[in-house]
Amino acid sequence: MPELPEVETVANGVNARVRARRIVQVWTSGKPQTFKSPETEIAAALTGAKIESVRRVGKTIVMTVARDGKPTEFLIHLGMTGRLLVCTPEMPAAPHTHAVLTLDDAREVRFVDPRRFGRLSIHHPKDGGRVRVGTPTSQNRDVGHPVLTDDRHAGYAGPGREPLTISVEDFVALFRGRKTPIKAALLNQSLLHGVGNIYADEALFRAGIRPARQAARLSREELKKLRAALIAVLKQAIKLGGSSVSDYVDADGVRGFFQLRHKVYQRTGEPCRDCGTPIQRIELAGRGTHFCPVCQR
DNA sequence: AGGTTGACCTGGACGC
DNA sequence: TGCGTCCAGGTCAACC
Repeated sequence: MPELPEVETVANGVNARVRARRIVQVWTSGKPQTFKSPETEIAAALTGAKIESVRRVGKTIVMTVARDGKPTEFLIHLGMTGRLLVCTPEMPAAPHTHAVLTLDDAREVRFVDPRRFGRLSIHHPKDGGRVRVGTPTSQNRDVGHPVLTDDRHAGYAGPGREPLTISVEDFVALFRGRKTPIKAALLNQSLLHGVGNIYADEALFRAGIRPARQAARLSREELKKLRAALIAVLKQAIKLGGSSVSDYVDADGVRGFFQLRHKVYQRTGEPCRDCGTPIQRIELAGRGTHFCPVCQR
């Protein structure tokens, strides 16, 4: 299931393969649930447009296209089982293909999503400079697109903050007065972008914090540790191409490797890699939640 | 308003 | 073998 590292991997992979290409044809499946914008609007906005960049904002893939100098954003949310693949035309179409963008070199960008939790939509960026564009850093220089320094201004992104760039002060402030379990707060996209079930469990293990603890009752030191653990686990996962636990694959259909480093996620009953105690599973915020009863307090 | 729960989906795993 | 049941979870709407 795609979370921040998986979406980042897919977005960077697609960006490297299709940037500066022109879209010559758009096909959509007609499955209404998949399309948040009308399919006719998506086809009209993309046909004939040039792909400027593909990047990640939260768990959303943002493809910026331009026609007649006017930018439009194609938003792709992978949901649970969505894939965005760059294919040659002779590759057979996978079942549950919902959109195909044919490029000017005959290659195709295909959106495949068996469970149909994914969503496609068109966003027209507001003019007036509400989106602040930052300078490339060592981390994103290779990506080849401008960097949003504050994604809260991106319009579609919602109020949540980017976990990779949030300061200690802001991170601590997010959970002030929150009576909900810390795990539920980590999953709340209006607080933090991009954290899903896998990386919430893994970050809490690495920080030594029980998922059921009330967010507001965590000390400043614990939250500081949690922020560092979250950033570390997300960065390591990005490096390894994400976690392939469901049917997640990158832009070339290649699986990630971070699932081999999972310490608690879907390891119920298996020994903790640090202390040997069997990993426990409970349900929290309607999600399977995995933790070590000894290492996490 | 913050917090919680269920619906949306389908493939795969499991039990009988 | 085959059928039925359950489970996975990102997000949103509805409810408390």
